[in-house]
Parts: sequence; C-alpha cells; structure tokens
Amino acid sequence: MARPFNVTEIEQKWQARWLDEGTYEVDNDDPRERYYALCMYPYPSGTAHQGHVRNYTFGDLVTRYQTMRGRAVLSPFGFDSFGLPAENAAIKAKSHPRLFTERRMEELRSSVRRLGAVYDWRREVYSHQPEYIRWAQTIFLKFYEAGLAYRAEAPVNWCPGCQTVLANEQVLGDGTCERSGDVVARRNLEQWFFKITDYAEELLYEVDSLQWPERVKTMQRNWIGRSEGVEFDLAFADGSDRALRVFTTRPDTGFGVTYAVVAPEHPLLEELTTPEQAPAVRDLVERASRTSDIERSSTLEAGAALEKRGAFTGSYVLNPFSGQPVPVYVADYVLSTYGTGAIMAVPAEDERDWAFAEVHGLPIVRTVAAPEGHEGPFAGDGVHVNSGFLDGLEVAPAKERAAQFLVERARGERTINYRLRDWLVSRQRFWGCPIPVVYCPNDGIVAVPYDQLPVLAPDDVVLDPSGQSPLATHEGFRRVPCPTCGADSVREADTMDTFTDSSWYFLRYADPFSEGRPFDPEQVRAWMPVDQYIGGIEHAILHLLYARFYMKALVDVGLAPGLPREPFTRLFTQGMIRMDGTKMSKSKGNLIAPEKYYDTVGADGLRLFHLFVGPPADDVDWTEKSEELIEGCARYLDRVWRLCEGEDVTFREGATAADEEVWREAHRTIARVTEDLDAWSFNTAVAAVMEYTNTLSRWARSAEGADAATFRRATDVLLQLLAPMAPHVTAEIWEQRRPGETPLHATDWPQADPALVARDTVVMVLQVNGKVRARVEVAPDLSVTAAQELALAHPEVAKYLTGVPSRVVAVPPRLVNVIV
RNA sequence: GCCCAGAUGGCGAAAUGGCAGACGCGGAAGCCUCAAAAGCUUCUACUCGAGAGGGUGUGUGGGUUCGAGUCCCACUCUGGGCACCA
Repeated sequence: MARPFNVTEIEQKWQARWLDEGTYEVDNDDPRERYYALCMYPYPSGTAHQGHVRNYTFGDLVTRYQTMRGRAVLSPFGFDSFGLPAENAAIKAKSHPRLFTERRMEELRSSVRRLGAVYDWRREVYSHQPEYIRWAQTIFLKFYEAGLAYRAEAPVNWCPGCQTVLANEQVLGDGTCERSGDVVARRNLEQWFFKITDYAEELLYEVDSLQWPERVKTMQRNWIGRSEGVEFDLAFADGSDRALRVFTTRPDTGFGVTYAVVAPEHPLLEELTTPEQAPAVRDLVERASRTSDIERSSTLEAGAALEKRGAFTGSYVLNPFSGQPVPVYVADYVLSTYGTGAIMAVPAEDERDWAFAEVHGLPIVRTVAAPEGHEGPFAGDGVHVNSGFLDGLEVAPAKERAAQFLVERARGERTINYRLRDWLVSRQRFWGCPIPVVYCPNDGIVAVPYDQLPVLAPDDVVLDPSGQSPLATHEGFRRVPCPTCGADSVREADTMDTFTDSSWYFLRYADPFSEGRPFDPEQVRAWMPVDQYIGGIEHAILHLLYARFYMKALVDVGLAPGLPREPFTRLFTQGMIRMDGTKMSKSKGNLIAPEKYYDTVGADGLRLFHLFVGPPADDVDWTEKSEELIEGCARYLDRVWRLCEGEDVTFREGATAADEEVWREAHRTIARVTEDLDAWSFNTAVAAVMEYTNTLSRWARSAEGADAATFRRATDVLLQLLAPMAPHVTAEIWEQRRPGETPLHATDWPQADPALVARDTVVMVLQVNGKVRARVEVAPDLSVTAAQELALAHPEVAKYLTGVPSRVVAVPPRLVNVIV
C-alpha cells in the first residue's frame, strides 16, 4: 500500500520523543486537577495480543484526552509478574522463572510502546521486585496482627494440574480449575486465609455506590450472596440436652418441617446415628467424601441416584412449632460450610427438600397456600395454612412472627449468612511471594520481624511439582532459628496467591519509591481513588473483589489512613476479541499478532480500528473482514494527511458564508466528539471526525476553494480531535505546520462555542398519516401554530387532504403529522 | 431452572418515542492511466416498475401511541453470569 508518509519512521520518532521527553510523567505535587487512569495489571505473557491492544488503546485515549483537558493524568504501567505459566515454563526449560518472566516483560513493554501507548515509566512496578515483595509481606503481617490473616485447617480445593490449592473464586461452576481445567479435588489441609468475610457486608452495600457496569455489580452481589434468616435449636426428641442448630431463611414455614438434615461432615452426626443405622450412615459419609464436588453440586435429580445421597440417622428432633418429632437424615445436599451445616427441611416450600422427601417417602405438608393448579414445591408468596398461629398471614409478616417465636422459644437468633468464604491465600508453588512466617516448636507461628523482610526465595530450588511447595525442599531456606527464641524452626514454604499482588499495585504506582512502608498515604491521597479503571470482564469477581477487600483492610490496619475505602470509582470492562466463536487467546492458539500491522497500517491505523469497529464494551468478532476494516482506517488517516497538506485544495483569502459554515461545523464536531469521548462512545466519536473530514474535503476541494485562514483553523481542530485516537500521524502533521511550537498533545482540547453550534434553520418533516410527504427548512424556534399552518398549506400535504384533517400533531422543529 | 445483556442491509454498526440504516467495510459504474495499483466521483436495505413512482422492512406474535428499532406483555434464538447457599 502506497502511503503519503513513512509510518514506521513517524511512529518511532514520536514514541521516542514521548519517552525521552517524559511527556506523560507526572509528579505527586502537580498543581493540575488529578486524574488516575489505569489499565489492569497485566500478566507478562509476551508480546501484546489484540485484547491488550484494545485495552491499551482505550487507556491511552483516556490518558491523552484527559491530559488535553488540562488534568495531570497518572498513567502507570507494570507487571503482575508472579504466576504459574512462568513456573511451568521454567520447569520445562529447566531454567528460572525470573529469566522467562523478565524476557516476557520486555516483550510486552516494547509491544505497548510500539502501540504508542504512553506511561510514566518511572513508576513501573512488578510483583517479583524485592521491594514489592517486602511490602507485600509487610501487608500480610499487618493483616496477621489485625486478625485478618489466620491459619486453619479446612476442606480446600486442590488442583492436581496446578499442584496447588485454589481459592473458591478460582474454581468454576462445574468444579474445574479456572486455569488448567482439571477437576478440583477436596482436601483437608492447614492453610492461610484472609478474613474477607469480615467485610462481606461492606463489600456488598458499597457495590451500590460504584460507577461500574451493572452486570459486574450483579456478579459481585451474587458472589457475596447475603441471606437473612434465623439460626435456632432443634431439641433432640430423646430428651438429651444437646440440640441440633439449623439456619433458615424461611422460619415462617416451620410448621411444615417434616424432617431435618445434617451434612455428612457434621460434628453431631456420630452422636445422632443409632447403631442400627450406623452402617448406612457410614456408607453415605464414605461415599460423600469420595464424591467429587462436581457430582455433589449437580442438580438434585429424582430417582435411585438421589436416594443414595441421603440416609436416616435413626434419631429424631422436635419441630419447635408443632412439638412433633421429625427424623434426622444425613445427606450430601447439605453443605457443611454454609450456615450451621444442618437444616430444617420443608419439602412443600423448597425444591431440594421436595425432591428428597419424595424419594425417601417423607411427608409433605403445605404451609403456604399454592396457587390453583400448582403442583410441586411452592416458594412464592401466599397465605399461610396448617400453621397454627401463623395461619392467614402473608409470607413477610409470618416470617417476622415466626422469627420472634424462635428467638423466644428455641434459643433462636436472627443472623445473616453469606455465600462468600474466607480467601484461601496459600499456594504450594514457587513463583510467588513467600508467606513471611516461621513455625517454632516453642512459640508456634512467629511472624518474621519487619526488619528481616523481604523473605526472598533462593534461586537454587528444584521446581518439580510434587504437591508440596518447592521451597519446602530447600533446606537452606527452610531451616531457620526462631526469630523470638532462637530454637530450630521451619519457615513457611508456601507462597501467596498472586491475586494478593494485584490487590494493591495501584497504590504503589501512586508512590512507587516510598521507603519504609508500602506507600505514603499522604502521597497517594492525591491520586486515589482510581478515576477510570479499564480491564476485561473476566476479572469481574476475583480481582475486583480482592482489591476492594485489600483497600478496606489496608485502611483498617493503619497502612492507608484517610484513603478511600473503595479503590475504583469508575470501571470500564471491554469486550472480548473472539475468533470463530471462541475467545482469542494464547491458550486457544488463535492469536492475530498486532506486530504484523505496525509496518504497514501502523499503530495509528490499528488503534483507529479498535476504536471504530463497534462499541468498546461489545465483543469483537475477528474475521477476514477485520483486515479490510483496518486497512480502511489506515486509508482514512492517509486522507487526513493529504487534506492537511492542502493537496488539491484551492486557497483564497477572505471568509465567505461557506467558510463560516465550515467553521460552525468544526464547533458542532467538537461538541459531538467531546460528548462521545466522555460517554465512552468511541466508535461514534470516530464517525463524527470522519464526517467532519468529509465535509472539509468537499469544501476545500470545491471550485470555490477555501479561505486559507479558515482551512488552517478547521484542520487544526481536526488534528486535535484525532490526537488521542491516532497520536503519531496527527502529532507529525501538527509539528510540520508549526515547527518548534507547542506539540499537538500539549495543546488544550478545543471548546465548542454554543453560539456556533446552534443552527439557523433545521429541516422539519411533514407527514400525512405518519408517512413523510415533504421536508421544509424552518427556524429552530418555530411555534406550534406556525408549524401546523405551514404543514397544511404545503402542496405535498394538501394533495392528501380531502377535508378537514381529524388531527394535526405538531412537534416543531422536528415534524408535523397530519391525520386525515 | 434463575438473573443479566443482545438480535437492525452482503458485513462492522448508527439512531433524546419523531426522516431507520449516520460513519465505515465490501460491491457496482465512471474519471485518471498505455495498463494496473493508488486516488477521485457517483450509486449501493429489500421489492414491484422501463421510468416517474409505489409497496415492504429493525428476531416472532400481540399491545400502548398521531407516531415504536426505541415503551409494555408473551415467545424464539444467541452470549454471559449464577445454580443444592437452606
């Protein structure tokens, strides 16, 4: 493709200049209004792919646009550089993950530079920096001191593929690992947890205040999963003083409790089990422990399979409402980890209980009248029946009364339960931040003293995954004297989940050279919260939830006094790049590398494509057509170049009406583009600039020619509007016009003059019975009566009039609709 | 199963309840050229019609309205999330 300029030369020139001159470096004492634009912490996977390109194109547009709007924009870059892919690659290549990672980092760095994305590179942060590790460990210890980090034995998710445990959030709905796709097994292990559940309530209600996509907010709310209910005791029917504690959100259905169920892991199970039932119960517990989470979490299906999933314990408890004894079952459909691990079963009003009761021949008593003809369980609203003192009440008041009853009569307590569990942060892998504790035979868990941080992993560790942390096999690392008493002790060998690293990096960016603490709250305050966070929808739950938790916890443990408790004010989640219906990704092997475009269409052309192809939030289907679109975008930039050069333009002196109209069009375009960019409607912003270009071209190349001064002003505006979208070409044209003067990207964003934006006349549509019959030019402030008269008098309308019209709807200056 | 998005030309898409298809891609014709590429100009929803002109059109079926791509109800399909959470 023959182009009017040398793409590579221009792009390299400007990229070097922005970097060398520190154009986008900002200091913490910058007097301008602050703006924090942030793209999500990238894992260094090598050169950028189209998903990165899209992400950084949006981020860079925001940075450049907000800078031109007069703000000091913090636009940092760094790397989420710990993680499994590097470790696995190092195992394969028998090398060190650091080498692999740092090579990949350099690739991604030059890749984003090649795109023309600008950052304050002085602030670069990456997770395996010793300083970053020091502060990550400091944060861990502060959490530990505050009781937010604790060690406990719990059933955890073990991924055989990754050879490590995973957080609940990293296990997909079908019970497989989100990374490797392996089926996750349950194991009882002693591990480190963060007490994110302490923040469940705040994490939930603060969601409302965030300017985030509704869908992400919903996902966060669902994940936290709050439910209000009552916890109370079911007394044993044999008169023993023990009781079975259960949780319910439907205390109002208490009269319909016809059995109770405990989870197979329930501590009272043994006590509840009678000798006759022992073999069956043992069988079931055994079965449940072997059953994968997938099976256990599969939907309850009636039939033999379901029957095997529960067994009678032989014991009875008393229904506190009716006083009747009801049997206690053990069944795997009750989770030991939610509520009290035991439930009161109400088959008539609960789908799962209904299915189970049917198979096990348990009675079903309706307590809420189901609508006429309704069969099966009914969980909706209705009037209570068979419910003693609750009869006749609707669900809501009945809940209230029943709860009160349980509080008074069954040691009940109103409680709130969350689906959210504490965050399991231990990982049995090498390439992560070591957990800075020591286990001493005398003192137990001992925190490594702050002045001995960072705890760094030695380089000569055998990485072969064996189910225990590679660090555990390194005697030199493992064996240490206790920091408190000096006794022979062992270091913790697990590393932290890499999601801990991405939970506070944005704070370090704001104060990257801080010594003595992770960051200085005074320095950070000027930038936080992040004004615009940009990333992929795939982080809707994990990363965003963890980072929100960290922010709150950091404030509470005293590391971030005075900082906002929510880190990200506005979030934008871009769509995926898809190919043949699946996500374009390295693992799918369907990447289209951006490099192939840089020397032909250039970074500007590729950027413009990503901005123009559709709404930023929508997925992009990458097809053969995409190539053509990219070339179209590059050709458009060629046209801009030639137009600005004055090619085929006839210049003259002195502005005519046509020139003035062009200048008004410039202002209308400024208004449109500004509005569109603010609304993240980049595709229509590009369209507006293209329309404007077409207008300028028609005008300047017409027989009448263009007033030279107007042409200059009008094309200046064009370059400014295009500057955040296609920065290299526009910067170059700008500089060639005025060498040595203020560079394009340092100019102020143009302001639309409302007086010039307004139009003298507009086109009004005349309809007869809703069909357009004529168009007339009218003043924008035309009155309703004038519009009606004008319409009725119009010959094209009169043609259809047979008598007096039945109605005339006038909406000046838009349209008049005459109904005959 | 539940929840949330979405469905508009050959394609990507645009449209405060008021001219559907802006902008672009692709395509057609023409100009330029020895020729091609590039560039430029015009046309390009479908359909009937030689033409002027007419009709039909925003997933399907209803409804509200002078007027619906847009609002309401029901449904189909696609994508995403959640799915024994008591």
